[in-house]
Order: sequence, then structure tokens, then C-alpha cells
Amino acid sequence: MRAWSRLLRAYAATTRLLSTELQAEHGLTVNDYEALYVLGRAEGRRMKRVELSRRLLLTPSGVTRLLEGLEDAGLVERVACPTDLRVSYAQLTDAGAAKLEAASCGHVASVRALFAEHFSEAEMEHLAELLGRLPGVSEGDDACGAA
Amino acid sequence: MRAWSRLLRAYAATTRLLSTELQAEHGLTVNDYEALYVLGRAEGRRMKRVELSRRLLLTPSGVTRLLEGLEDAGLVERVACPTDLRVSYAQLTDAGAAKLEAASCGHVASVRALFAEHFSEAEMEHLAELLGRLPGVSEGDDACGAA
DNA sequence: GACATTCCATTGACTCCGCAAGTATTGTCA
DNA sequence: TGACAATACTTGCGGAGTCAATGGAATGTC
Repeated sequence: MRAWSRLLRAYAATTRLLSTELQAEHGLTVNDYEALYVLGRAEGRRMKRVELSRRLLLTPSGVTRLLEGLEDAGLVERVACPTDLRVSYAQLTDAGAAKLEAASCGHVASVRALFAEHFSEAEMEHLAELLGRLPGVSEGDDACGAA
Repeated sequence: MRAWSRLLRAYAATTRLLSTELQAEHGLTVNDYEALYVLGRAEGRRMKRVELSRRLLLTPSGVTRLLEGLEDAGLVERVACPTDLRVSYAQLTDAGAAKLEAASCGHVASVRALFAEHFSEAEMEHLAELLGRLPGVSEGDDACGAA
């Protein structure tokens, strides 16, 4: 089916493009960015790791590894939960917030540029709506980059 | 932008689902399947590796590795080109064609099921059309699984 | 006919991420 | 209370794919 194969290709193509750019300009992967973004909008700029894994559609181990990198870069801190010793929050640091701010600007512009080149506002809306119907896609929504 | 973040999530979600199934039933990844499929419809069931990398949106090295697996499994053969010693064709074997046949049935059904559950025919068409506008998505088209 | 250039393909080192297994903590129910 | 399940997270291993570097072959230029 065309829709399916195109979804594969669309992902591959756009990801490659945007990821390369984000990497070159800020040293972040797409998922790094999404993680910072999600944390930035979260209550107290922190979030349980499990929560994060649901938002990003990653497995818990994926989240651990993702945060490893962000922690090493000082963008995210590990904060223990006082009431439940099992959980540890991922908390955006000031550096992380600054990084997010810095990256947002260019990244959002790139995304907009890429999509606006091929779609009208209404079509983007429609595309988002359609994709949102697939299972699990619009879980904890409000999602991606500012605007 | 919602459309972008949902594209990411849609890919992650659907891929995970369908890939797991394909893996369990036939030991193929999604890209393995796409490769077999593309080869199956190619002139003489063979294709230059560069060509394949364009169709699958993989880098040449990605193709080399992908075919490595398929060759080990006896689904694809390496055939030299007489007129240009640089190129080597990937040629679908009879076993490969059989495997494709076997996998197609279930896989196509799964894909259809997944999409049909959430979209009407017209919506799928529309979705495919929208995704196809993104750069590089509808290159060498006719694309995916029988239908 | 020698040279640089370009193209096809492969390899090694790396990243990202999923799976399965393991640990630590919490909750439940006898 | 103590046993057992469930939850949150981490870790070892492996697969898949990228990039950069390489080698071999074809092409264009003088």
C-alpha cells in the first residue's frame, strides 16, 4: 500500500534532512530535541522517565541512554523523588533551557520551511490530523516545536 | 509543529508494530521486505545497488549491509555486470521470490488492517498524496506491497 | 597514453535503540 | 509480618544504519 511505504520514506527523508541540520548546528539529535522540548513544557521542567518514554515513543532503556547523553552535556539533571525511591526525575537545567531556546529558533524555522514548501496551512493541519489517528501517535499531545 | 512531530511518532509506532510482526513470522525487517519487493518488480528481478539505495532511501553502505543479510539467507544473489566491472547487481533468487510471496500475504493484510482501522480509502489516498510531496518520497514510485 | 576526476561498492568505527535480564523499591494480601 | 507481584529504572548484548575512508574501475582531458 502506497500510504505505508510513503510513510516509511517520508520519515527517512525528512528525518535525515532535519537531523543533519540539528546535529550540525547544535549537536542534538531529533530525539534529543524532542526530549528537551517536552521537558521544557512539563510541570516544573521535570518529568518521570517512564512518562518521557511514553511521550517520545521510546522504550525505557532508550530513555536512559538518551538522558545519559543529555546529562553528560549538562542539559538535564537527575533528581530523586522523595516519596518513591524507584523513580528519578529528569529535570531540565538552566543550560538545557538555554540550549532549547537556542535550538528552537532555527529548528522550528527549518521544519516550517520544509513543510511550507510543499503544503498549505490547511494541508498541514489535515496531515497532522490523519497521522494523529494512528495508534499511540497523539498520546500526550501538544507535541513538538513552538507554533 | 504538530505535523512534524506526529510524523516522527507515526513512524515509530507503526514501524514497531509491523516490524515485530514481520520479524516474528518471516524473520524479515521492514527494509528487508521492501528490498525483496522492489527487486521482485524490477527488470529481470535484479537491480544495481545504487539504484536500490535510491529506492529505499538508504545509503550505499546501508544497502551493502542489508543485502549481506539477504545473501546469507540465500534470498538474493550477487551478480557481476559484464559491461561495467564496478557495479554488481542484486538478483532475487527463487528462494527469495518464494519468501516474498509467502511474506506478502500476511504483511499486506496487516498493513491494510492497521490503516483501514483508522482511515477510509479516500483518506489513505489523500495521506499518500500528501506524504508523496515531501522531497524524495515519490522518486521511483509504484512503491510498496501489492494492492 | 598518462593524469585527475568521478562513480560503485565495501569496510571499520560509531550511534541509536530495542530486547531480555537484573536490581531495587513499592504495593498487596495472607 | 513475610511472600509475591508489580513498577521504575539500568545494563549487556546485538541489530541496523550512518559517516568517513578506501580501493578498484570508468571517464574525460590534455
